[in-house]
Amino acid sequence: MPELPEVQTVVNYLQPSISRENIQSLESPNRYYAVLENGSPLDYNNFLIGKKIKSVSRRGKYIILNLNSGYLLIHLRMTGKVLLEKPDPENMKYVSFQLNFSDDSSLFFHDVRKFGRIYMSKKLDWLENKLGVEPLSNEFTPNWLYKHLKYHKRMIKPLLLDQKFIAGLGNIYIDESLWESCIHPRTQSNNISQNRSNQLSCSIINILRKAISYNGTTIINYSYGINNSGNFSDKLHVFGKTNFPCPRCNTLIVKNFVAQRGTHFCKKCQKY
DNA sequence: ACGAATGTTGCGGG
DNA sequence: ACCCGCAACATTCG
Repeated sequence: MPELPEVQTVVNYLQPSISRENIQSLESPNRYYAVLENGSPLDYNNFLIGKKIKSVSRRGKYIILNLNSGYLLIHLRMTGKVLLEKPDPENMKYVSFQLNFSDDSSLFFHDVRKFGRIYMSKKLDWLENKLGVEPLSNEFTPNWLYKHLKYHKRMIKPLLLDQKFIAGLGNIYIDESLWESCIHPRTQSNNISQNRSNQLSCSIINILRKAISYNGTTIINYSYGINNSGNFSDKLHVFGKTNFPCPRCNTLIVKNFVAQRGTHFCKKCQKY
């Protein structure tokens, strides 16, 4: 269930290996056509056949296949995986989208829970309009964060989950960032001091960078390619550590629900 | 055995 | 503006 580092890991996996030949055909092996977010199978055919993938990139949690004309986007949501090798027969029932290239290679979109979606579009303006700042871009500075925390009056965790605020953060990396910067997940954003805000921006950047360098976090079912797992799970301090001692003060980590999401934190380090 | 939880997002309602 | 509850879906866990 991928966040920015996991999506970046998938992009890094696809970029050197995905076919640059013509798209010859597409299909939905399990006939789950709802995977096509904005058009009918015929629309996707008309848009894709004969086009080539030039490069692969990322914006927020979206994978962007840059075509010679237009874009094909993939959002993995909870359990989506992009594979360049054909899955086992028993796994084909989870493949809701398949692209076939003229060099006989294919791309498979495997998605157990079927929340993932494929988008086609000529331009990316709609994406820019729905996503906020990239946390690993030059635009995301300590001053940017402090200014925008002041501008909103929301609990910090739901604010950070909002993709229109910062694009790419999810439950794991938010819990980790708030722990590292000693901020309680329910703190009102406009009440966070400049000092804490600076620490938070620093934590977000460092944690995301480090997680990418470890190929992301594999807890239950995230992997990239057929079966490569990320190794950042060993580096987690609070996520999934309920009743384990806080690495900073030894107080037991608690799990509460904030914004309907399981939220892990240290009651002593992260004062409300 | 069955209800609850799972790393995501979008909607409607107050 | 912001928060909440719930929906999409399948599998695993207690």
